[in-house]
Amino acid sequence: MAQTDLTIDWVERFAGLARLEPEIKQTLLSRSAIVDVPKDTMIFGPDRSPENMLFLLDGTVRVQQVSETGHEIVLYRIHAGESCVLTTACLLAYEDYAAEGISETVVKAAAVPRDVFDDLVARSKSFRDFVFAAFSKRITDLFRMIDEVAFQRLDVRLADRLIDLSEGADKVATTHQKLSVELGTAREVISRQLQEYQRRGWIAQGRGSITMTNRAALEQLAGHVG
Amino acid sequence: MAQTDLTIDWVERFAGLARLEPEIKQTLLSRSAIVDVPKDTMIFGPDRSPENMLFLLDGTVRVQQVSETGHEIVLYRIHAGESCVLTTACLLAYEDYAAEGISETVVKAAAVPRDVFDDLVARSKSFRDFVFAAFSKRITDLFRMIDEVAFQRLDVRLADRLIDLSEGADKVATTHQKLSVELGTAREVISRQLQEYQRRGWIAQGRGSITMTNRAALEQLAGHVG
DNA sequence: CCTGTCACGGTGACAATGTCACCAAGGCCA
DNA sequence: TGGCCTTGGTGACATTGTCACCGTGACAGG
Repeated sequence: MAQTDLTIDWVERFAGLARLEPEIKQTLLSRSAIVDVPKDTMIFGPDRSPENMLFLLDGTVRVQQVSETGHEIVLYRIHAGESCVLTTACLLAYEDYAAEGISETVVKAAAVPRDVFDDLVARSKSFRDFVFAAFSKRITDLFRMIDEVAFQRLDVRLADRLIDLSEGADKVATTHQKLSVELGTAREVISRQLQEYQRRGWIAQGRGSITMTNRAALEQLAGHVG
Repeated sequence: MAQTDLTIDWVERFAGLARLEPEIKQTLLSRSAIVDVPKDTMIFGPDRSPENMLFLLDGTVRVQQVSETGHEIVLYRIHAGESCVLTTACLLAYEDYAAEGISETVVKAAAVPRDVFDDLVARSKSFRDFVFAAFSKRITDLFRMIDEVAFQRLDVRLADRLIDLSEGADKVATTHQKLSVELGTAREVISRQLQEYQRRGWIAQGRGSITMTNRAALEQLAGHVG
């Protein structure tokens, strides 16, 4: 199949950027660099401060946090068509930081240096709106996250996450360990819960994989009312 | 004692704004309005979208979230000398939202209309830096919050919160119910934990108040290593 | 002064989740 | 083949959340 070149006129691929003034688009295109990142690379982290703001053209980046206690939890993901505003801006301005961004796939992104970013914010109202909207979305996501961690039952959260991770497929390739990091809990807890799903006939388990045999039941539990 | 008028040249009271270009300061001062808010007023919330960005001159604002399940949790507080950038910007750009800001005391603030805010962001690099630094601080706080809710023991979190709320005094005027909202847990859990503190001789309880009789022990539990 | 009402806090039983220690099987490689 | 690591299972126990219910103090209105 013919693969579209993602790097040509990539600005058009971002919903919030389509209405930028032509000269702003031009600045973005001419003063950014296309970068390719291998899978499982730490893109930013405590000791790896980013000098660029990234616009993701392809792939996904997982942002997670490592606690002092050694516990880990996934905070959110950045998908193609989204930008790293939040985490980047954080790191630009602030130091002590426990979050890290890791490429989950091969990633292609447009890198905008911070001085260019600042210049664009100053010059374009549309760009400012894009930036603040991106911040806003992330922050509401974080609020939702806090709510879930504090108040949602684990069986509901796990069902929800399984459906998310499946991306429509029936089979999810992951381990109990990884799922426990997704939800910020312990592997044993995940194992127990998955056994319960299995007992009910909702899933089948293999080593390193989970097959959904009753997606509807999981969706109902997760509150995906349809 | 002679009370300084907070409303004259209030910009100087914000650490991050002191270095603003003079004409920017002037815009801030001339195009903002000083507002007074009574105690226990909802300043922003799901059905009360703010049209202004607030710079807090005096008092504190508590930002909390009400979950669909009816549970509540305190997200953070805005103190004098801080601004509402985060929540405001969110609400400006985004709709569905469960967080609300409530004045915990009488509050005096400078209100900057959103078009003035946008204009300042465009014109002043210092102001941009201030805004992004404020975002950044809030977001790292939220990350810390997620970490605590997910991984910290309740006895540690409660001790920490008690010390915070005491503001140096020995007596904290609050109820078990309010403390449970602070931590996003249930009143019974708070009651049990406070009884344990009491049993150890760390606190004494009255109706609607807690007196710390061994602050050092609480600080040690909270990890306030000194 | 009485009395109803409400906020505040206490309690016990039980469910859900987290922690710990340990085990077993599969896969990989020297 | 034998080690070694990853993955997952298990039981005992601690911590936290939920539910139902009770007693007491504060306070307003009669």
